[in-house]
Amino acid sequence: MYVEKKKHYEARAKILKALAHPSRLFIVEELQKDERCVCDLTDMIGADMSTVSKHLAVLKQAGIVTDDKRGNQVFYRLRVPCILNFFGCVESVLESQVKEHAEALAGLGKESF
Amino acid sequence: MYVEKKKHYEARAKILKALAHPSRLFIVEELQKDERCVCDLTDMIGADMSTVSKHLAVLKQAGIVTDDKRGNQVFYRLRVPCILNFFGCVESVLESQVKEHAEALAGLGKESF
DNA sequence: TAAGTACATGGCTATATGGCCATATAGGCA
DNA sequence: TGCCTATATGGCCATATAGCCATGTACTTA
Repeated sequence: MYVEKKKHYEARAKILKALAHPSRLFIVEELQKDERCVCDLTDMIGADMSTVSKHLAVLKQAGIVTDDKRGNQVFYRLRVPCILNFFGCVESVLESQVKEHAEALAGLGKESF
Repeated sequence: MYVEKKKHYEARAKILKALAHPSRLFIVEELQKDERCVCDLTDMIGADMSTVSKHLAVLKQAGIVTDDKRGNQVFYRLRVPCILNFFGCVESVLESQVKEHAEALAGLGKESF
């Protein structure tokens, strides 16, 4: 039953929620390449630094990234290397939507004449 | 740059957001086993049927499930089979948190005497 | 047709989120 | 020390979300 495993699902939902924002997805993809400081990410995203800093705090608190202060700057990197695989599935949801849409259009063509 | 790919990230974030709720994760895991009607899911989750119905609408609109009305009931099933793999990574985030915590405790033990 | 079952939707409230600006904190350098 | 840069935090507002209850819709069965 659900109630027994509720904690289980809540923990997982928290992580997904932390990922579920366009800017945070961008950050994760960037960090896949290499670590980045807040200023770099801020430039790339084009939002207020305070906003980016909060996004990073969300990712950090979810256990997705760690930070590392060096001098003046704070560098963030992924704590877990697998996030990429992770997106294979998201992609396939998107692809199946495209496919279905194409089929719907094809079907439309067939039926309309 | 981020701006150019913003649509891209928004589409993916939408899917993750749809998954980022304990009840919806539960639903997805249930549907991995087999299709389910709304009433079954409602019983299992123990919330109002209207609430469950709305969760299903969220999953459907994100392209994660489809529905199939048969007689009186509506059966939902996954549109994309891979969601399970998908969670391998979420798990590893959780595991790395546990591990780190354990290490922190071990370190604490070492340093405190 | 009438009544019952299974869902969906609208309305409402409480709470969370994202964004900016303003301000605080911390390190580097003169 | 004092100023500059990089980052974090608090305050605030607009919007989104989750939940329930009440109601609407569609199918079934009598």
